[in-house]
Amino acid sequence: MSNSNGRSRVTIEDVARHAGVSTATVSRVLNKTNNVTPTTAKRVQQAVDELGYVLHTAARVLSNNKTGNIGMILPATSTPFLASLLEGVNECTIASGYNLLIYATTNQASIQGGVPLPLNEDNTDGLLIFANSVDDRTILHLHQRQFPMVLLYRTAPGNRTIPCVLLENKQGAYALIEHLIVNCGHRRIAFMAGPAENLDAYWREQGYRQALADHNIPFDPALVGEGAFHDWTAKQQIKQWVGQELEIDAIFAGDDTAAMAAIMALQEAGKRVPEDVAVVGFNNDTMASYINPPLTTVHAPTGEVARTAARQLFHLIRGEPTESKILFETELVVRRSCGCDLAAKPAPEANL
Amino acid sequence: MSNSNGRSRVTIEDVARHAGVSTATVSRVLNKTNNVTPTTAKRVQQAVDELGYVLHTAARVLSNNKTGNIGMILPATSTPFLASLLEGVNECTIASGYNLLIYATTNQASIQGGVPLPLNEDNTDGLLIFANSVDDRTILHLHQRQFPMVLLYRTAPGNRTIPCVLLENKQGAYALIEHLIVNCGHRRIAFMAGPAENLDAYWREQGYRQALADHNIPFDPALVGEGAFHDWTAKQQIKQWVGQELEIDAIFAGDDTAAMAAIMALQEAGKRVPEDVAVVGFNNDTMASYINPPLTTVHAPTGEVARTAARQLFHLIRGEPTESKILFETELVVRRSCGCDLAAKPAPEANL
DNA sequence: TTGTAGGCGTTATCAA
DNA sequence: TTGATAACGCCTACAA
Repeated sequence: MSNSNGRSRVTIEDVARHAGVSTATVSRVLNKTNNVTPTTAKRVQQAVDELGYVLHTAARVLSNNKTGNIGMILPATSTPFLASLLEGVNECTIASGYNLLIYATTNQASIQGGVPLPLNEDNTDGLLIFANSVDDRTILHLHQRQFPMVLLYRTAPGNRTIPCVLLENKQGAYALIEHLIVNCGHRRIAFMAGPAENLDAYWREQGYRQALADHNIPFDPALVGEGAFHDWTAKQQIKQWVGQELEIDAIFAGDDTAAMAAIMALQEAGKRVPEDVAVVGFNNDTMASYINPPLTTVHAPTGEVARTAARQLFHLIRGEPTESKILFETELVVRRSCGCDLAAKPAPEANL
Repeated sequence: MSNSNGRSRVTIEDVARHAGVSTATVSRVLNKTNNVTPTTAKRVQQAVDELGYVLHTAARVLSNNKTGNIGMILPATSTPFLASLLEGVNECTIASGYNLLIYATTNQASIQGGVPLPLNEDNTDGLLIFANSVDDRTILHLHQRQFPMVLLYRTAPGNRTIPCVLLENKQGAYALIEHLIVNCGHRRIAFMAGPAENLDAYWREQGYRQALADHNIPFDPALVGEGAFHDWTAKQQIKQWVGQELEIDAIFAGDDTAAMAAIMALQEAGKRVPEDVAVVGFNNDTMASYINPPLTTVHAPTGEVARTAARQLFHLIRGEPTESKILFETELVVRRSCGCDLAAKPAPEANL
């Protein structure tokens, strides 16, 4: 026990005593917040090292409300997509001299009856909130306390002005489906829906429906299944469709994770992709070009979304102005899984 | 502003006033720590809800040293392996009524000059430390303060008794290489080393060398490259080997992440796996059986490791006895990427 | 069963 | 440039 009071922790007071200065001075040295003679500073630093003093974060927060951390809340599923997202955020966080703390929820996280989110204003200076990983009430509560937050892939509840960064989903999905119809000649196109209440999922479905409608293909509820942006779920859905011997030309899996799982499940079931069934995804994850067949998908600038969101958060924390809504474009990426290179060239009469 | 003091936060004192009781009573209700009349309890709970009171975690920690969180520190690379690990930990954490906070380091994390790890005794009740994501000095410091910690895939520094959970790497790697030699007929077997100072990587290499030695295959330094348990690194290494036109029968990639990346890189370079080069991994990640060709590897019970480590940590936190070292067996899993089904049956003379 | 009051370790304000 | 001291919000003896 290297301190002098009865307790076990080395406090700022121990350091002060050891260095023959006041706690205020120690604090100033630690935080480089004020002018301190180099001599005293050195003495203090030495005392810190000798005693093995470590700042008590909670105490600082209590007096200060500064933690040097930002937090990110996301669902506890691990996909390449979320990995890219985290990578982007982490990169930006480090560059800003902050630390990134992550809390992965199984359901929607919320503040309840006085019990706070595990990541909150007491241990972070701001929060990045992914899609619907935190419920509206909690977001509202935090916002009302003016806690810095940036929303990813969702808009603010209750029409509040909380910065959010979003994807152009509908347009991307539309282009994708149109490609399937026009360039690949598919008509019976199935859709695997994303998680319920997921905004991206909703708009991708809208894009899908719109494209069908614009090309006079009737919407068939039997062709809508569940992918949930999740490999296991997607596989189950494929098994079900295969079991039903449903006639399907192509599958829009909702995202790349589901698409890759779908391809595997299809291949396991003895189907060829894209010869028997085409499969397309959304996101353009790193793996998308490596699998067999390479995946036709819609490019979403995930890393850019992440970095942008993080940057917005740091602006917010520093009290600088922010944009309340940032929308990222998406773009069709044609590879082999859609089967368009198998398709007959557009029939001549189409050009008449 | 819904409280009565000048500040912006609703405190326990506000709740107390609102409910017409003392702060102590409110605290007792919040923590279910003592007998409180149901009537008062109800009144307090109502006040909490009406005022939108949320516990100030930092304040509680300061007075209490209890957070309800555990932390996990790991490297900021996202692999299926780490994903499985996190999944196991998270599962166990939730079951125990705790929350899991994650800090992903880019290098080794450490306490320096009074600045604590972002995850520490002030915001967690215990820490799970992956391999060498935290430096020895810091671990020692925490341990000396008797902070609950469990080490994954590494042993305790300085011969301290910190619980750790480990893998039987050498034996697994040995079995794998022996299979390559004896059953697949490979002789020029390359090895992609894992991250420096990684214990798993070290022992896998020992298993590799031992197996070669026991089968009279001279160790060739030219056949040792870098995989780093990392896809990009593995791809680079493959490119280099392919460029050198090195003669290689088989590659032990160090882990499955590197093995899958290696297979992709090989295929991109026009090599057939396993016909031209066999590739094997280590871990038996979920994807291992899905890729093409299915991966021969060594099964490591990653989820079990994770759950065990988490359980140990909770024992530690509750002051219950723990085992200081838990070692998990590994087991060879033969699939197609090793090419043993292509190999001639063992030559008759081998059986003489 | 409930209330009072002291302490947890840090920072910030004010004075010196 | 430095020091004394009052917060910060909560918990827990101890007392009632």
